Amino acid sequence: MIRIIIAEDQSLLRGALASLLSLEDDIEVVAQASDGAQALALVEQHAPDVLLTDIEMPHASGIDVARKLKESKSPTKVMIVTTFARPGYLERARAAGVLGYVLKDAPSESLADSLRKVANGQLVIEQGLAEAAWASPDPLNDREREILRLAEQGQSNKKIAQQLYLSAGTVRNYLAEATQKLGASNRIEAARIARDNGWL
Amino acid sequence: MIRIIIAEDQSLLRGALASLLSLEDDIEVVAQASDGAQALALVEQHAPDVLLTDIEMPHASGIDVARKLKESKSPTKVMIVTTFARPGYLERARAAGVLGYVLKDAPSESLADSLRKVANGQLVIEQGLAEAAWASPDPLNDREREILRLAEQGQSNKKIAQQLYLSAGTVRNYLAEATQKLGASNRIEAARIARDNGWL
DNA sequence: AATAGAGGGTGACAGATGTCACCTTGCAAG
DNA sequence: CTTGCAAGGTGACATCTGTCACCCTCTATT
Repeated sequence: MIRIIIAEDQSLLRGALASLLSLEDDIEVVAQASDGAQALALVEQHAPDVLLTDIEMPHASGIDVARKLKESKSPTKVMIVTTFARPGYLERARAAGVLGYVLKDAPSESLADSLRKVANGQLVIEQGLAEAAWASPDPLNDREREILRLAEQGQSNKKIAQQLYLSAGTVRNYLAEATQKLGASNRIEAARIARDNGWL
Repeated sequence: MIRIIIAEDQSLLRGALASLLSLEDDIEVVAQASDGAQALALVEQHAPDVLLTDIEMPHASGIDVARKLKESKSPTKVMIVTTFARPGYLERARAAGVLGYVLKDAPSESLADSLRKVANGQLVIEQGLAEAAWASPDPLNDREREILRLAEQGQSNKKIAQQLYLSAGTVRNYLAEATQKLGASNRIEAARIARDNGWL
């Protein structure tokens, strides 16, 4: 019997997955979490075989949860289910010791199989996603990422500078470097590129 | 027996919903579509009682499908299931004759009930969403919307002008009006506001 | 002690963007 | 017919962004 916990912030999908997987004879859904923090707590409490988790959730992302479980040497295996085939996500997931990475685009029939493989210690990466891992790595440093994130919201150099206790000129310089590194022609395009690659 | 078709581009959710709803004694999932065009074709072919559809899908949005069904006086009722509680969406859904509008945040247990009500001709709007309908209406005209959409991608005035066969100055003027109408302080913020409200 | 980097900063300049007032043309309603 | 409005445009000006060269300070390295 494979004991699992499902972490996913959209109740509808979470509930539907739970009932879908409960139909399998060898799978038991022991708990459900709607955010990262809750997922971590429930895993520690129930010590399931597998944690099936989304990436983008409140409080802590699925990758954060995986990293913490790895640090605490938890035996629970982690399988990510996400909408986004972003290289940066996959890369970070691998680093966090995640065993499975499947997309919400995948057929629902294959989910249980993937889950069994992960429970068995096998690595399961969505087809066509493996190459994504070879994609160029995140060229941004922390400052650039942080500033780009604020610029993305439409904040001016001055406002960003105030928030980070920097001068407007420095903000300008960081943004210039970021746009150049990303091959963009302005901050908006830079933000889009970074986000599409999972670097933001 | 309530015969339904499910349209949703994420296979995983689509499959999970199908199996969740198939568990109900009085509901039968007669077909599934992964995009708007397919949904329309399947509805015409099977004439189900209810079409359960996402909004954001390839080819045609769930709202587009609803509008076309209304135009062709199809007896099939439409129920939207979406991630976004955007006033613009809800407004357009109502105009397209949609009977149900629920969020993917809703508990999965309530889905079947909502579906039965819609099949019965009742209006079902997610709680807390009804007020959203009273929110300010889309202040943008077609030109502004179109230009804002391009500006959102990071395109310069000049490039936008070329694409639309306008002068750069005119583009500037439209963007200025849009940002003012939306109470934003620049095009990026304007785009964000418009998108959050479902106006883009 | 010398050097190189990283992080932060400045100043100058070109080009893009935002703000405003005003012009032209075409069409539609009185 | 003329009034009025909508769509598109121009020009002027201020501010913001993007690009670049260069400076300062601290820290780690040799």
